[in-house]
Amino acid sequence: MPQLGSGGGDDLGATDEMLAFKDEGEQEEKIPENAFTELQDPQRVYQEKLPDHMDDAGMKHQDPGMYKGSAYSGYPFLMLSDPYLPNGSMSPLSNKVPVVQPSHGVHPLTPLIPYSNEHFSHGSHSPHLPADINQKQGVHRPSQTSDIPGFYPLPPGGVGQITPSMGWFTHPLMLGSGMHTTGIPHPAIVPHSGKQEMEHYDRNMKPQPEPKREKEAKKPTIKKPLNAFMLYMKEMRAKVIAECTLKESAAINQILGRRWHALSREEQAKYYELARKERQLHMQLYPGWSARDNYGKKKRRTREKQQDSSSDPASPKKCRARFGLNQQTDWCGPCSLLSPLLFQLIPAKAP
DNA sequence: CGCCCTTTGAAGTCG
DNA sequence: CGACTTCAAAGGGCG
Repeated sequence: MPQLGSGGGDDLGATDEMLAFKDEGEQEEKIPENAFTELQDPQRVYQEKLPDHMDDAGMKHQDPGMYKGSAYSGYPFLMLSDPYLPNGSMSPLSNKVPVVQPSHGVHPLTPLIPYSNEHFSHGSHSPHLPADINQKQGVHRPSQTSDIPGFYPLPPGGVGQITPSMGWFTHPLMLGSGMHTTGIPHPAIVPHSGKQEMEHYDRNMKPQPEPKREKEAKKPTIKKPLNAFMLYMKEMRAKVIAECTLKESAAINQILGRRWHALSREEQAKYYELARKERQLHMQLYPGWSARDNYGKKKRRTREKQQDSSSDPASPKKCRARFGLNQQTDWCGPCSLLSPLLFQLIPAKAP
């Protein structure tokens, strides 16, 4: 469920205000002028959001009739067909991308596909949804659609029992190194150490030292399903790059973050819904998988950072605590503006 | 070569 | 249960 309960939903406004404030203060300078001009109007942001939208997007709420005949109805079929097939949306374009994913706009697990206007717009045009995306990705969309709820209610037994039409799915434990049982690399499965291991699948199929290859084959990494914002980023990144002539992802992501907030609730809801389906499919594909499985990669590094900041009396964390500010949403002026020494001179908020 | 940066959201962990 | 942490993507930058 999108985090509108704690920081979203009705709270979103407050959070967003803080973000907007933060944006104006801390982040603008990093974004090139041409990229930022379009984002100058914080007032226009956040106004359209409705407090109830999150229920629609969340996992808890699933109204069987909700998307009937709507934009989303074809999704499961999409998931089951082309994305993993040679003629499907698996992009041959990206040799560089470590994950076996198309590099532009489409998350193979998702066939973002559904991002076609037809799927999303209720007939209206959405500027964020390139009309040619399906064609570009070679995504096949069936003429007949089925509703999600009929497809997704998870059978207790897991993947093997999903439905006859999902029969080609197999338990993830049977999958080796990103290979689906069909022999097709699966986007969510990545050789453990990422980029380099994808060499196993390159066109030359360079032989790897046997022990290493064997070892890694036993430890494929199943990636987290993408959340709504990640899906949005994937789709819009290329557009932003084209518009802003930017390439640096950090700057682009800042822009995308602002644009995300500028989206109407309806537009965001599309991505929340897709993300929800993404998670559901992921759950079906990898019943036993947990995000915890991928924990630890950056853990040590982050902890070291924290230790550094914990020794810093003016760390944002401590600062917020000291002044009774919310750790997640409140911008911390004192620690941002003052030196550690000066910071210490400020009396803490009375308990 | 590999980590950092930067964004939001989901999910995990911890007190 | 709330607060906090980690990881998803991306690719230029940088040590």
